[in-house]
Amino acid sequence: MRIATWNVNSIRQRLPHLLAYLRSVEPDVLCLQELKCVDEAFPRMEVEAAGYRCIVHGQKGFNGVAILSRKPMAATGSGLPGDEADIQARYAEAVVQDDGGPVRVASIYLPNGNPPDTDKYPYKLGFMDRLTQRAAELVAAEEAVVLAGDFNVIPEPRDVYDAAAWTGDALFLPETRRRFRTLLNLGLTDAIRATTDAAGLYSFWDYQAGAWQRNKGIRIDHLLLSPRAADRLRSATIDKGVRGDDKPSDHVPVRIDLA
DNA sequence: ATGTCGCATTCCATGCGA
Repeated sequence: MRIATWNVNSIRQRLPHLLAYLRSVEPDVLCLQELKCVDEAFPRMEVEAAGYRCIVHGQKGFNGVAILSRKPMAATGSGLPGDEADIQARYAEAVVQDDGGPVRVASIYLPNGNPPDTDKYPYKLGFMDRLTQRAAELVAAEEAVVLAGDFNVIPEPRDVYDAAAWTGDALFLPETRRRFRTLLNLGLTDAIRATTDAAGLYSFWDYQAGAWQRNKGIRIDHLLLSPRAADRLRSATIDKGVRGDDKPSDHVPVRIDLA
């Protein structure tokens, strides 16, 4: 079973890229972030014509997440529990049926949090606390769970081209990374880190200042696996090449194969 | 290089978010 995640930075701008990815990589499940459109504007017909069911949690202008699946899928909730006042569309969850057993998949667009001296940063930390609470429930249920998405977290110095340049950024602050470790300490496995210790594996390159050409990237898109899912992990891959396409997203897909 | 995108609106120019 192949599960991928991709922050597309506007689904309407990236529809040709998305359809090409579905054709060439053939993921069973694809989690999308930053749709930047309302539900009604999501290109559902085109995606269904490619063979995928869609769960869409959109929002006008910003945010927005979706889960696409070519296997049977049941929605289990949109919006991250724990804060009734949070109206930002950053979380969708579903259970996908697979021959290897059902897998619960979440598509996550974790808040950026910059600048850290504004209320954006405590919102990010609160979101991470709520995500940890939700993940704890799912791990306790001993399900196969894959938390996939743009976490806006650089876990370690080896995940950034120049750690010093990111000191003080909300993606790399100690409090951010501490909470990410708390999440992992529930027993979750970072799929890429289960397969390689290599430095310099990135999933995002800024549009500005020739970041792609200079390989000034960061690794912030992750797939975190519960023990039941980690036991089925066969490989993890970053589809770096699409960053070189015409009119690309600033993020590339990351994917895993599960038995 | 403060270097790019994509969205929205007071709409063809600017502010915001990233």
